Amino acid sequence: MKSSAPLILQVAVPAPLPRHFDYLPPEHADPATIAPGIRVRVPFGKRDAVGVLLATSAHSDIPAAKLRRASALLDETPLIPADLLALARWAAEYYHHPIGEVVSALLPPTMRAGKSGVAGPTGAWRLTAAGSAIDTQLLKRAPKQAALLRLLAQHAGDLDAAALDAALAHWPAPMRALLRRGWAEKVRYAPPPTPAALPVAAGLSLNAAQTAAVQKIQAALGSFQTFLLDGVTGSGKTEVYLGAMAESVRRGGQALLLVPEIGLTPQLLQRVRRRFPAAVVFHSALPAGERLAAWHAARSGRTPVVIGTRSAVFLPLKHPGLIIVDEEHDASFKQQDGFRYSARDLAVVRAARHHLPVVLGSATPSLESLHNCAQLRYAHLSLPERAGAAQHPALHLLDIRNRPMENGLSDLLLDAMRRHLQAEGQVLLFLNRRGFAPTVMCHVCGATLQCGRCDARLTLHANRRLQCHHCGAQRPLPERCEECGAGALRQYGYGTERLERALVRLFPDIGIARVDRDSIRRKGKLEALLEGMQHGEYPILVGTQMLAKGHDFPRVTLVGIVDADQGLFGVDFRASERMAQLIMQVAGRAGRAERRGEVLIQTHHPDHPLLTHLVREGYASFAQALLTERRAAGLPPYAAMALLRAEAVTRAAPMAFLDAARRKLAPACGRQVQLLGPAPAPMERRAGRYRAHLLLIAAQRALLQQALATALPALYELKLVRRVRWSVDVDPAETL
DNA sequence: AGCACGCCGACT
DNA sequence: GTCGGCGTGCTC
Repeated sequence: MKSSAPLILQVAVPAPLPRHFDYLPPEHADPATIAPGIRVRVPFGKRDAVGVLLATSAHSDIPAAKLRRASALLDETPLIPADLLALARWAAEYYHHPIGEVVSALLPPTMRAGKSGVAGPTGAWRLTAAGSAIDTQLLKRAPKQAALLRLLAQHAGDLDAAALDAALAHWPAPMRALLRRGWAEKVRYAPPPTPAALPVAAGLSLNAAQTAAVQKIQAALGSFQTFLLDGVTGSGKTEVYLGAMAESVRRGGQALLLVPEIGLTPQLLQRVRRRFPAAVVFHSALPAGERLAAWHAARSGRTPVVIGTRSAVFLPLKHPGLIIVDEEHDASFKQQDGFRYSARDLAVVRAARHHLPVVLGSATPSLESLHNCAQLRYAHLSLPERAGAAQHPALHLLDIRNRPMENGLSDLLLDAMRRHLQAEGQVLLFLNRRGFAPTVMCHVCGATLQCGRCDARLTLHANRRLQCHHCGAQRPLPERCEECGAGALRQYGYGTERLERALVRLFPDIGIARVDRDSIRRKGKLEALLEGMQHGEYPILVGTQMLAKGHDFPRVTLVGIVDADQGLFGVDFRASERMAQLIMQVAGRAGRAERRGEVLIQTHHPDHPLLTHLVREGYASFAQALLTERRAAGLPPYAAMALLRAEAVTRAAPMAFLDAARRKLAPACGRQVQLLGPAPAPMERRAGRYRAHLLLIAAQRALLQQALATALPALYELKLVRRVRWSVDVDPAETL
C-alpha cells in the first residue's frame, strides 16, 4: 500500500490572531468528508476549539513536530458554502480582521459551539433487511456499531441526526461503517421546494419609472450589476424591490433584502410578507432557535426571501438570485465594534462573486454611491415622481433669531401647526434628542451634571432620573449641586419628552404621540402607535430620527424640524452629509397623500450655506456640492481611509500603543499614505474607557491596503497590545 | 481571547 | 508557610 501525501488542514480558529492554523486530519477521517466549509474540532493550546476548514494543502510551513491532529470533523457536508467562505476570506483581508473571528460571524451561535450541523434534518437512518438479521452479540469487536444497530432496531427507522445526537455520542463513524456493510441505509427527506415553487402574491400596478427600474433589474438577473435606486420618499422604491424580487424568485433565485433595523420598519416587513408568505426574517436579536431556523431556511433554499439586518449579508443561500440594500446611506450597515464590516459594501462584493444584481436604494444616497454612479461603476435608476398624486413637499427655513419662543417652538412654527391642525392635517415635529432636558446646570456655580464614566453631560428624563446617553448609566436627580451645594439646579435645552409636555399644555384637546427609543421600548408599542396614527388618533407626532425611517404617515401635512442647528457644526467630516440625509428623510414624511406637504426648519443660521443650498436646490445638488468639497479636501470617496482605534481604562495606554503603532506603520506608509495622530477621540472617555485614534489616508486604496497588510502583523507582536483593546476600522463610518 | 506559568503581598 | 494578584508568552 502506498502512503498518501500528508494532507494538511488549514483551519480558521476563533481567536484574535491574523492567520489560520494547520492541522493533520483526525485518524480514520473519511477523505470524502474533508471539504472546505466543514467545522473541525481542534486542540488549540490548552483547550479545544471549533474551527472551520478553509482549505487543504499538501504541505505546511509549520515544523512537523508542532503539527497536531484535529480531533473530529463535525460536518459531513460543508456548513458554509464555498462562495461564502471565499467572501469571508476576502473580507478578512479587506478589513484586516482575524480570519477566525470573521468566519465565526458566519455561523449561528449554536453552530459556533459545535452542535450538530443538521438541525434542519436532511433525512433519517433505518436498518436494511440485512441489518435486521445481524446478531449484535457477534459484534464484540465493534461495540459502537452494535449499539447503533440496537438503537436503530428499537426506533423502527425514524432516527435523524438530532435524535442520534441525543442518544449516542460519536455516532457518525460507526454509522458510516453500517452503511458500508449494507446494514443500514439513509432515507432522504423530500428535497425542499425550490423558491419558484413557493407562493408569491401579485404586486401593485407600477408607474412608468417603477416599471423601467424593475425591467432593468430583471434584465440583469444572472449577472453582476450594481444599481443605485435613487428615489425620493414616496416614489415607490419598495414596490420596485418587490417586483424585482418576485422575478428573481420566479426564476428560482432567492432574494436577500437588507434593512437598517427590523424593529423600526414593521410596514416594510408587512408588505414583504404579504407578497412572499414564505419570507423569513433574520437579525441578531432573534432567539437562538429562531435564528438557527432562519439560517437553515436560507441555506436549504426553503425560503425564497430573507429580510434581515447587517449580519444577514453573511447568510448562506442555496440559490442566490438578488440582493437589495434598503436605505443604503444608513450608518447602521457598518458594524461598530470588533469585525467592522460594511454590510452594504459586502453586499456588492458578494453580488459580484455570485454574479448577481444588487440594488442599493435610498432617497438620500450616500456620497460614496453617488460617486460610484458618476464613475459608471453603478447604474443609476431614478424614480423622480412621487407615486400616486402626491407632490413634493415645500421646504422653508424659519429664521428664529429674536422670535418669541415657547418651549423651543417659535411663534412661526406654532402658527403653522394651528393652521394645519385646523385643516385636519397631521403635524410631525422632529427633534433628534430624546429625554427631557439635555443639560442640568447649577445656577449658582455653573457646574453641569456630568456622567462619571463618560466625557458627557447627563440628560434629565421626565421620570426625574439622569441618564447618560453614551453608556446608559442612570441615577436620580440630586437635590443640590454636587460642586457648591446650592439648591439651584436648572434644566436647559429640550428633548422630546419636554416638547411633548409643552405640547400637551399648548394643545390640550389634541392627541399627541411621542416616538423615540424610550417610548417604544415595550415590544409592539411602535406598531400600536403607528396604528393609532393611521387612524388619526394623534394629530401631533413628536419624535427622534426613528420617525425618519421608512414609515408612511399619509396624513402628515406639516413637518417641523425643531432644531436644525445641532447638525451644522459636527466634528465629523460626514456631519453635513448626515444632517442633509436626516432632514430630507424627515421632510419626506410630509404630504404623501393628495395634500401637498410643508416642511418648516427652525434655525438661528438662516444664511448658512449648507442649509440654504439644501432647501433651495434639493438633495441631489447639495450632494454634488459636498462631493466637490470632498474632492478638494482629499476626503472619501476621493480617498481611502482607515482608523486604528485603541481604548483602555488608563488614559496613557491607548496613546502609548498608537504611538508604537505609528512607528511600525510609518515605514510601510511612505509618502503616499498619510498618518495623522494619534490623538484622543473627540469624546475621550466613554463608559469608563479612554479612547484614541490613529488615522491613515491615501489617495489610492491599494496603497493604504498594502501599507496595512505590511505593517499590521507587527502590531500583534507589541507588548502594549495586552494593555489595550484595539481594532482596525477600514472605511470608518464616523471618526468618533 | 483563553489559559498557563511565574514571581511578590496579606491571610487561614 | 500558602492563596492569588496580573505581567508575559503561546496557541498549528
